Amino acid sequence: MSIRFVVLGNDGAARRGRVETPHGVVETPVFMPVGTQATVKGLTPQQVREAGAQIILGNTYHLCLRPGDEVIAELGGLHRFMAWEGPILTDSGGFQVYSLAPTRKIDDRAAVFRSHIDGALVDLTPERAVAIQENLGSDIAMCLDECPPHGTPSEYLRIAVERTIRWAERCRTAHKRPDQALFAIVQGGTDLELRAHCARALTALDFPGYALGGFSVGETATQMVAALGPTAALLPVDRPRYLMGVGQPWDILAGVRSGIDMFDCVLPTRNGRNASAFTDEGEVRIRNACHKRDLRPLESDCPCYVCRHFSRAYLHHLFLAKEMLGPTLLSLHNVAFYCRLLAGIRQAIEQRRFDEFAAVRLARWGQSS
RNA sequence: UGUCCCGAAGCACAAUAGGUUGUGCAACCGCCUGUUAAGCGGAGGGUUGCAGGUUCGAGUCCUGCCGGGACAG
Repeated sequence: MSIRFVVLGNDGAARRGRVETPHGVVETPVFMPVGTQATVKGLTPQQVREAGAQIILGNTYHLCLRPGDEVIAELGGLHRFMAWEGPILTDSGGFQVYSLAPTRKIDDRAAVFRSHIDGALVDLTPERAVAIQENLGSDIAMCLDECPPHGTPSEYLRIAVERTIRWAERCRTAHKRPDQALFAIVQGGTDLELRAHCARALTALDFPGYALGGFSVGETATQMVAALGPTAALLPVDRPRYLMGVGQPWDILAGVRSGIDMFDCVLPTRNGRNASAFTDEGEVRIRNACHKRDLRPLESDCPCYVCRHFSRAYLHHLFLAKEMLGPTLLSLHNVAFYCRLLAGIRQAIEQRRFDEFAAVRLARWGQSS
């Protein structure tokens, strides 16, 4: 097997673990910054690393369109191409089945898209999704799945789940690369029966890791949290569990409490570019006029480069002046914030004080429950 | 000094033969969950330079003044 996963300790359902990959070790629970187009937007790999990131994401759909997965393979693979030496997980394009819905058609054979770049047809079969990710050379690849939006009628939700299971099997059959792990994705929306069915079927196929997909697609946080624990509990304890696309800091606490090991989300980078900074006191919208003369850093006790060097007033100025350094610095802080949050979570689990750790933070964010 | 043109939101400007003023940007506020997103949305903000007149009704027409500009002397 191309990765090795060990659970180092537990605190309730929360797990403290370690994933060993060909490009390095990942301590879990972990947050993975999103680098869709072979870049964590706005940050150099060195900055991403210094922010505390252990592993980052890339995207099948975006990279196969541009520059092309074969081009990247020819140039030595994704790690070398983007100069990120650590582990990489690539998403399969399954999320684009959801987000590019207006221009796609899905049947058992494939998901067919219109390229958002030039309108060309993109024919994404499970086999092609695997081949692309093998060309990219990521450490962890994801099966192609179908991710229906919240509110999808249960008849169709079942169809999507069955298709996701069949596609997972085809992905596993197609997958050959020995230095890459292929994870399967559990779908089923907020329907616990469907989730259980999907989890059981995928577990029977024996993947090295499992993801929970189809969350944060329009359901309420309460609905999501209610489905997390029961679904995670059905997955093998000796395989990493990855909650895709989630989420807000409090969502991550809920995920960890449910036994999730890996998270990714665009929020720290997207919100950073859009002038919103994550802090222990909640989000700081740095464009707001109240920061015009604010000499404080984003967070007084944050050890990140941004908080050690720049005032809120300066960051405020950068955004009003539309300087590109503003998005960069807020992205840097936000990634560091998420990584520091997960480091705190790991330590809390080791000390068997996760609930206490979570309660303090939820209270600060006004999410106490 | 004379003739002509122009004065409308912080700024730049729209406003059909007179019919209760709009747009962009700025400023202000909010949103963003496996990135089609350095993006999207919302609200505020004007006695239309001043004073008269014509008219049922004037940003719009008439007179005067103030301010800016062009040309001529």
